[in-house]
Amino acid sequence: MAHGPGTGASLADVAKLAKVSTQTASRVANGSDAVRPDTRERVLAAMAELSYRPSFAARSLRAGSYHSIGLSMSGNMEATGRRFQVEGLTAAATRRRYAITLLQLDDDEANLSEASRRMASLPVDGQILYLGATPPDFATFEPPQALPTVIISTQHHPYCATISNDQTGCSVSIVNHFVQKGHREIRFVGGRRESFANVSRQKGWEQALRMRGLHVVEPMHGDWTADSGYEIGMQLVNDKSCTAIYASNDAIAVGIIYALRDAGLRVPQDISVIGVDDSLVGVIPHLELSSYRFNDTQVGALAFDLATNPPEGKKPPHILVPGTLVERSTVAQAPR
Amino acid sequence: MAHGPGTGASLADVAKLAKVSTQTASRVANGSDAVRPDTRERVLAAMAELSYRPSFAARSLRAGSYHSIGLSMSGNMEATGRRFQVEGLTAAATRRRYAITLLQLDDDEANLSEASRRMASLPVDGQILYLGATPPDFATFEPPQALPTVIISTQHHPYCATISNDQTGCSVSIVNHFVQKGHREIRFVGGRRESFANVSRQKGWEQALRMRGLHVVEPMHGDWTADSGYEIGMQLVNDKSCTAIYASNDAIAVGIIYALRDAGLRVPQDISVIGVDDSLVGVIPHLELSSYRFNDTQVGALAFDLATNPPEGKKPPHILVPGTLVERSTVAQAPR
DNA sequence: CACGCGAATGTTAACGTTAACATTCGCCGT
DNA sequence: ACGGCGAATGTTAACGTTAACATTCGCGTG
Repeated sequence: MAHGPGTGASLADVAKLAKVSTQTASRVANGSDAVRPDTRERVLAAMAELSYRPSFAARSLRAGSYHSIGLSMSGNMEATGRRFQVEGLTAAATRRRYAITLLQLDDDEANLSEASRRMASLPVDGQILYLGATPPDFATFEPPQALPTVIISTQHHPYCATISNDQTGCSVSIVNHFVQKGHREIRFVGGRRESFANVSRQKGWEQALRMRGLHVVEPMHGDWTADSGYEIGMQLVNDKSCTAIYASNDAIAVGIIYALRDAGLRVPQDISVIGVDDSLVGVIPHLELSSYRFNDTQVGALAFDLATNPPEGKKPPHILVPGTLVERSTVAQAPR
Repeated sequence: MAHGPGTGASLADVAKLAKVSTQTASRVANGSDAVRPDTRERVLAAMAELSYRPSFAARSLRAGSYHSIGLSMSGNMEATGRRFQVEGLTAAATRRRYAITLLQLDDDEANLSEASRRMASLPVDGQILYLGATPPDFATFEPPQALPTVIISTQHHPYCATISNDQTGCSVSIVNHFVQKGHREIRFVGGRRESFANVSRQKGWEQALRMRGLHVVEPMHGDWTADSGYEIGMQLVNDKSCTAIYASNDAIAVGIIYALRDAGLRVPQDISVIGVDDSLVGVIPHLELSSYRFNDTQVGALAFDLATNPPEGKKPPHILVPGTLVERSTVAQAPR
């Protein structure tokens, strides 16, 4: 069935049926109290009769705003944390009765300019760009001045507000935690080398160690899976001085722990291990993995705020949202 | 800064600056080829100068359609499979250059009528309702006739298209698989009793067993976690006749497997185990869990199709999307 | 009973765009 | 030079809503 113009009843139709002016019908539609109860009834009846649906287009044409924020994404929502950020965003939007307009970009058109161009013709009052890694035009992109724009990115941008999880803070917290427990030989086990998250975690780890004058050992890298962690764990068994391992995600941490235990070492008594993402709660029997949990919900919520209330200043803000270290049972005092 | 009416340049402004009519400006904006190249240049320059942004409101007011589908959700996107369904939906939308308008409902207003009422005043040509479990007004809900509506639900609805994963099919596939491998004593281990997914999986399992005249043993229930699975696994050790276990999710399956192994049984040689959701790939070292994987992406994509091309017939369709059984290494031929 | 006054309702215009139709322009052939 | 013709551009009206202003209604008062 058609949904073009002329389909569906307009306020004028309702008004005619109820024998009032369109303005009165409009007042009823908007819950104004300046309408006599019997008139209101007549109008409501007419609306029901015609199954009237207000025209968003006409309303926002008059109002000049949409009460909606755009979100451009590329890649999959599966990526760790992503769904929570989306959730934080929609939750914040809900609170303020905003809708979210979601635009998915194919990977081959996943750049900021294209996303922005597409979003500009949609009913949004602001936009959030959340593309994979670092889009090719990150440096050259200029946000449209008619549309407040926020990029979810760890890097900061000359003209555009940016926000993301604090990857460096993650490394710093973890190293601090280990140090507080008396550890001095703290290894890092990365995920895929090319991954941005991985790179910044490794950098943060190295910095934190150097700042304390601790020994930096060239890290090993897995592919984010538990099996790759297991292999690496088997090699770490020979690294006698190591007492603490910082794994770049939880699966690798789990793999390492299983390997160490299979080799006769005790976790955490002999070696402490910590993961990142806190993604495996309830999934591994009898294993309570200490992990660093990002505050993805907060990232989403703040992105929403930035998009709806763009800060006035000259320099665009660059916000890093800290997470929390969740202490469970895989970190202990360093052995003597 | 304001974004009300009067903010931002309109086609009229562009036209004035470029010394053409608004119609010509409109033609340029829409890429019509009936414009002389030099004129086009002038107009484009004016657009850039004024950082013109087309008014979605005005366009769709004329066009009478929005090229967008609404999605109402309540609860969290974290729930297994949900994000994939959303992803399938947005992917399908992308292919057809549709946007998705996302509306999150607070849990206390999560009913179909409220969702539909809110969505009706947003810029959408159709809506998909994806609320938790079974909303209170499921039976009484009448979809607005001005807005094609699809409900993601395992139950079917008298006036409204519905679609969901085929929970029964999941049980049937799993039982079939076990039977083919020669198993006859097939236990079911559920998650939380009240969960709808759990109930329908259990029902399907029982039906499938009865149809074959197989022995039905009252199932045990965990709370979806691996630890609860472990406990149950320890009890199942004493169930000498049992050779196959159908766990209602992967975490429980993993817990069971660990318990059985700790008790000296071999999986799959002595007992076969299968999970549901296929959610733990790469997460458990040296464990390749056979599992049933729902086709969530397809559910999302079909929901989109139903919303954009509502079928004409009298009876609304009720679509169950089958998944696939992923054979890995936790199911073997039944022991003699 | 006319007057006044606030409450209820009506009228007009405008938001920005584009389809449909109307006009003008530039150029070719004779 | 002139008619003719297609290409380029312009004019008008309409999409549905609501703010602002205008009018009418009903009722109590002097």
